[in-house]
Amino acid sequence: MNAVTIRHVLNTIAEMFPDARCELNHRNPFELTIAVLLSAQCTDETVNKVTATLFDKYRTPQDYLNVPLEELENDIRRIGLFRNKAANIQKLCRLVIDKHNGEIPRKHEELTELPGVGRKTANVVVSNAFDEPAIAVDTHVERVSKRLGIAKADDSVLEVEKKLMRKVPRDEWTITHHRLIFFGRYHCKAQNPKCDVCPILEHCKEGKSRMKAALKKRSTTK
DNA sequence: AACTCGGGGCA
DNA sequence: TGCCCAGAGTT
Repeated sequence: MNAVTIRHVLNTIAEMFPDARCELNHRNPFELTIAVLLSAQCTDETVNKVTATLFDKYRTPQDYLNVPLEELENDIRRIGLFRNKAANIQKLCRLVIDKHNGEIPRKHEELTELPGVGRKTANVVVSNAFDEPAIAVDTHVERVSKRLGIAKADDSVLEVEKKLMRKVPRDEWTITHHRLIFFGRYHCKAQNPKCDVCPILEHCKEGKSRMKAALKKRSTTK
């Protein structure tokens, strides 16, 4: 896909989701980091239900260390992978207090040293809390990029990120990340993507083949 | 590269 | 019921 086509595709997606943004509830970098860590493999909606009360009880890194692990587990029990996440949160808080003076670090390398914080989480934190341009590649961004042909099907997550960064102006990385996520979550879904009403179908290799397959199936079953 | 963690959402 | 999901860590 050439540069002009990518520009057109991204502009169209931008028109489809003009309000795309981070949907996690948070008031500061620390709360955002906790929220993103909790969001692995579950929706932001679920995370927000939990953090709505969680962030009243736990306001500082020390607050998370002042309770037994079992209590923290119980407080986030409605979220998947809660045992891993609870343990990671306490280790993370210990590290933030001991090595970073109680503040979430701003540097990407320091963020990924925190337990439970990988490349994707770190990118979300630097872009949403510290205004540093980043494209966090989650399942939505990866799937959409590969379907559209911006990345290849067998590209690693890191390769997808590199290609997006190369093909999108730096000052649009963060907003593009959010737009691709909305596009993937509400339109170009993993199951039953809305190819039949997709405004960029003509630029989508997988979408066109999907439509062709659907058409063939309809004619044979008739 | 494959596996595990895991409750919630959705068909 | 069964399947997948705004991932990260380990093997």
